[in-house]
Amino acid sequence: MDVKKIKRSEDYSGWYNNLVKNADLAEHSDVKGCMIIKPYGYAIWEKMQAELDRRFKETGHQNAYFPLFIPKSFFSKEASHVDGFAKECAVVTHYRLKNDPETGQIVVDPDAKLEEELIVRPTSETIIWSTYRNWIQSYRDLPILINQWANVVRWEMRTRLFLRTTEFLWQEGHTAHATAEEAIAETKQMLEIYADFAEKIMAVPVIKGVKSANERFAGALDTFCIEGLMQDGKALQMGTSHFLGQNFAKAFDVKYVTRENKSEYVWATSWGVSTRLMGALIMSHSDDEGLVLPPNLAPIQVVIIPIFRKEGERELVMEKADAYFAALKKLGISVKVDDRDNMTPGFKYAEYELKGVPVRIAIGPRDVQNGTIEVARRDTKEKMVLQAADLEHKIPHLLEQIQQNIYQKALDYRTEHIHAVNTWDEFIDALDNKTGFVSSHWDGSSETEEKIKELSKATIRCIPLNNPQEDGKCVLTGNPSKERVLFARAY
RNA sequence: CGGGGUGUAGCGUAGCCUGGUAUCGCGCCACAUUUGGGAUGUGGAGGUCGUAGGUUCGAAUCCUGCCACCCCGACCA
Repeated sequence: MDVKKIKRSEDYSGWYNNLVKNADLAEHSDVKGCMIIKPYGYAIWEKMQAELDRRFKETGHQNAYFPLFIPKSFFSKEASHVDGFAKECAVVTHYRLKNDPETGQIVVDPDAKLEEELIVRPTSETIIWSTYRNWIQSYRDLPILINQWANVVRWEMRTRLFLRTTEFLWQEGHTAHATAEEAIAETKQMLEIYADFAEKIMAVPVIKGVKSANERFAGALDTFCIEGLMQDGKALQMGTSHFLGQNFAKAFDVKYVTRENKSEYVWATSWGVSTRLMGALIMSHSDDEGLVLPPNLAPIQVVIIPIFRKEGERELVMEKADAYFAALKKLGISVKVDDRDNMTPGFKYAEYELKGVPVRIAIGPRDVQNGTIEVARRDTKEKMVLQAADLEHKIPHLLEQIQQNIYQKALDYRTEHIHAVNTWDEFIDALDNKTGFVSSHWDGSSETEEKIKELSKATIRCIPLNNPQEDGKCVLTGNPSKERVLFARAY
């Protein structure tokens, strides 16, 4: 495998792109800005989906599916929503092609123009709230707790595999509630689920917070988010949960009758995470050897590599390999025996390191004789010789350790990269030289936030939840401030 | 969309300035020897040189348009 090697420390985005391709996660398609998620990458996404889906269902949500197309007029019903998305919508104007008799080419049939254009969904609030109108009459119909797994399209100017693609996969939850309190509780509950998933499953520490007005979702009263910190010191928004107030209920005239027989608008939330999480996963743990996957998401958790020279050895070794395979599989571990005989063990080691398989077990004739196995962990590259008899209790434990270790490593990195600053010089110095989050006072105005963005390219990632209150002065204007917020340069 | 760069076999590339039908490595196929950290030998297959035009006896090479990707901006829940 003669792949181009790009060092993480020298060219982070080159390294990232290279890794996505070399580890067989995804590739560019023939369509501008759109990617093909390859089987190995999709397997990781499926594991993410399964974990999230289980958590959604445990908290009472059901899956449903709404159309890909949204009538154009729906978008204009909620003013800030259309402002937020208008510039990046794909529009369907015709429904038929025909053969041009003059050129012999396939052309759009001008006679097949749609009365009303259809928008390819960039998000589904409008079509869903238009539907909820018919579903909700009484307080007895509430809450409605629905999630959909879908693809959406946002016509971004510049794309990057997984992080920002024109079409991407995601889930979007859309809930309807009788009271604001209940909707807010839902918004926060989903934020907690995202944070828990990111930390426990992805092993990516996140900061929970609320967005400033500038960064808020188009149509929301409050946007909560989880923010991760990537290895190059840039922040990545990994998930959002919005309290939509009654904006969409009013726009789509969704009312319910209370127990007291009064008519009220419904309260709404929406929340989502996307295939961008794949980007977060890659950029949180991986190194120059390739991907590093947390055991909880690795499609292959343990790979067994048999080593043999002669035919007689092959049988002996394979017999053990198969036995270990069966033993681990019985424990619910995802395990694979790589018995390809046209490549050397060294080649396979490198390949599974590239693919981020957490644990590698090698068995050769020597091991068979000694009753041992050679175990290598991907995260530390540490190798050890274990008694084969210990396999069944040591390997599950090792997988847990690896999961813990890569989380801790990412957490340590983040802790080292949150810099509290009090002056503008310190602010710029932290961004340029230390990288990561900058915790500083801000006077709370959108104008100041804009100005800071202009001067430093940093945006407010969030105002952390349970943020300690302290008096201070805005790092730019010197105006009084009650709390610090987190700034960073972000993806 | 602006500035810069790139596009040659599955991958990575040489050739381009100075036009004459494409180089090398990896991978692939066959056989043999191999296999405890990216094996070796021998033989073989694989190319509309991103794309569409133009100049020319002749274009990967020169000219023009277009497309895609990368980097920096602008843009971006």
